Amino acid sequence: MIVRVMSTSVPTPEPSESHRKATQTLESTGPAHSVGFTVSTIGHAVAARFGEILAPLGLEPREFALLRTVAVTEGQSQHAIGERLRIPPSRMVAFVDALEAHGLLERRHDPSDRRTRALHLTEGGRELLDRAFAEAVAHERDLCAELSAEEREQLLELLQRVASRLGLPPGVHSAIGQ
Amino acid sequence: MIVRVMSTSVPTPEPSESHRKATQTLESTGPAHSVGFTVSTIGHAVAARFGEILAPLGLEPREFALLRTVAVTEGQSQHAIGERLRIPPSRMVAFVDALEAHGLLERRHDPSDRRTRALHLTEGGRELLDRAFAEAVAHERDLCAELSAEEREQLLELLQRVASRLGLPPGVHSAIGQ
DNA sequence: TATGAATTATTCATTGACGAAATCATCGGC
DNA sequence: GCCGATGATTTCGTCAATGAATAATTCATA
Repeated sequence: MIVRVMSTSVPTPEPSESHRKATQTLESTGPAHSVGFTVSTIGHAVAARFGEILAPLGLEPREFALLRTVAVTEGQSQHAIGERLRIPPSRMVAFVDALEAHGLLERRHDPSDRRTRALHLTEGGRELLDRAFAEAVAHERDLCAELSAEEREQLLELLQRVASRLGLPPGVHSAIGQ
Repeated sequence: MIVRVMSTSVPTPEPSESHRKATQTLESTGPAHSVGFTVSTIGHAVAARFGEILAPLGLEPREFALLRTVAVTEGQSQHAIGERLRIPPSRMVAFVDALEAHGLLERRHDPSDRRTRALHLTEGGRELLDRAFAEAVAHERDLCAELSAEEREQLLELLQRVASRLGLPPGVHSAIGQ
């Protein structure tokens, strides 16, 4: 499939043996045999589907992430949470505005530092987060339907080794700040 | 970490046993133990890094994909290639404009149907694609640096089983049309 | 305690991407 | 030759992201 690309156009300085081999692998098998390609396509599709799953709840994936973070760090300042999720301040405003408008969380004035707004879940926010969390668990189970428990663990372990090459901060989704 | 979220807020109707177990898994281990979360974070990070790798060549990932597709289907109409990559017509125009402006491909009139524009790589386009392809291969090797050949194959196989749950068209990146 | 620098949240203007619909040229059937 | 269909392009409205300015408050320190 890609053979033609490479075979017709590999430039005159001949590549190293290992390079040639790796290239040939991709040549003969197409993008489906690239870990980078596969993981990024699947990752995008997973995120898209999760977005569809969350849509009926009126949540976007990143709002879910924000809500979840507020839940586990109850009372932190807007700034601190933005820092943690790598969301710039001016965008935090809009996100929190939206969630507050839907009655899911609230800004509270901190008496000791009246510049900051401490974020707290409302009862409704907690309930919605629970429902969304249940959806996420169901989604996870669906994704892994064709894997045994051991295979799932193994997949996670292999993915972690790929992740280690990318220097990803644990627990924070890389897409949330962009 | 997430324990508090669920333990404080799981609503009174108690969930099923299997639900409880799956939920507890995510609770106790955090998002890092979710295949969905992990694969989408890594996928995003991989795509972002690939973008950085391609940037010095003046290419974006989706332009790389477009160029590659033109290379393997040389002479196809703009419409056909857009269909294949699920890129709507009005966006194809802009993409092809940009690549044509950089002298990487050219529109040719088809004498038998003068509505269509057949896309062809230029010499420069072919050379740049080769260089980009070499970068992609190097990127792939870097990502898999901590995997043996067998582990890499196994990772791909496990990912394919996840992909099968998503109904992904083979060989086309799911992000390209959005 | 007064002053200025730093911090937090917010607003505003700009930019750019995206998609939908209108437009233009051309083809094929009748 | 006419008309609907098709491919390519243009135009335009919408929306999100970005970064710079603004306002309120705190902190350091003289």
